[in-house]
Amino acid sequence: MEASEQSTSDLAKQAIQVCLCFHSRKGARAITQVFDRALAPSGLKATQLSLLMVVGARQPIKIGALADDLVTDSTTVSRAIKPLLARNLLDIEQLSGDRRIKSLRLSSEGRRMLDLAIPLWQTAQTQVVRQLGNTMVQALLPGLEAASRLGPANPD
Amino acid sequence: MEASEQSTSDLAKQAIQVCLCFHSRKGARAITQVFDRALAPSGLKATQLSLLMVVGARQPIKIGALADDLVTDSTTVSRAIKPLLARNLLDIEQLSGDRRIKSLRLSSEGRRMLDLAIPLWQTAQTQVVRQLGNTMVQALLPGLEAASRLGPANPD
DNA sequence: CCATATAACATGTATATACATATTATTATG
DNA sequence: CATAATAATATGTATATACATGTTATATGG
Repeated sequence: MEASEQSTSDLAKQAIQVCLCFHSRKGARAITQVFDRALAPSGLKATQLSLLMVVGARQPIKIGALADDLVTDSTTVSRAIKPLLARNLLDIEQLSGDRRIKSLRLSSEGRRMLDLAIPLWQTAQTQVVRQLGNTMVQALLPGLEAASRLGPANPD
Repeated sequence: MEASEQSTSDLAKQAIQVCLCFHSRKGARAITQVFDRALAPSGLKATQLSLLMVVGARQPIKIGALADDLVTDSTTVSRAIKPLLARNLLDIEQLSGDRRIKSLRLSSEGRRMLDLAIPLWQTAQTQVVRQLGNTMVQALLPGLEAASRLGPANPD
């Protein structure tokens, strides 16, 4: 019983149902929307708060190390920090002897902003955890952690 | 034993470790990077292939329905289809009597592109599934599905 | 039927993201 | 030590994403 000769639409249906790229992005969009709305009073986007939190947790941190932590391109970090620098939430400085390297820290305004935003973050986090249930969250976080460690290819 | 009076950095460390927004986005970035690289020969981004697959699975589909399926803003869909329309991978048409509504379909070139891209997609999908392991994938997909159904707030 | 509210889609603006490439500084090599 | 290779960051360009707002068409109330 040959199952081949499938229509393009059937192939698409089967692929989209299991596509980890589609579903991870769709889930991330839905979650981000909840956080963005909760954070609106702070004037921060969810992505910006994440960046501030990582800097706060790891400061002083080099641009490149931040890119690694975020699993993002360093050119993305270069630009992502701009609105935060413009609002004086981050300090950028040459700490090392290597003059190519720039390090980031929370400014005092950045710390104040984090203190203000974290309660809003907690509201969103609690809301999502409650809606998903602890069991699902306990399954989701390790899966996402594992995904974020995906290598460039199959290291056979 | 008062645990309060925590430094901003400590708060940030604790929050970022469990933040569902941060981790969902970071995981989605990592996964998207794998798919984008596998799809490079097709000239499609992973997001564009997802859109083509959803249209292929549900055609003809209205812009608004597509936005709902993608858990994205309809203004995002308005723009996301532009590069695909420019490459003639999608047809857009007024099907219904309501002249506001536009419906999308795969064009014949869109079908050819899907047939060409799905094997590349399968390579990426298989790579990610193999690296994560079936158990993790079976945990991840339902979690992401649940996340994508997050409501606007707590519907108590 | 007309005025108004609402719905569907598009556009303005801002940020997020990545690849190709440029710039500058450091390291390695002959 | 001078030059070539490499590393860290920035910029050009394109797409992804969302909110505020605009446009046009349909629906609704009087």
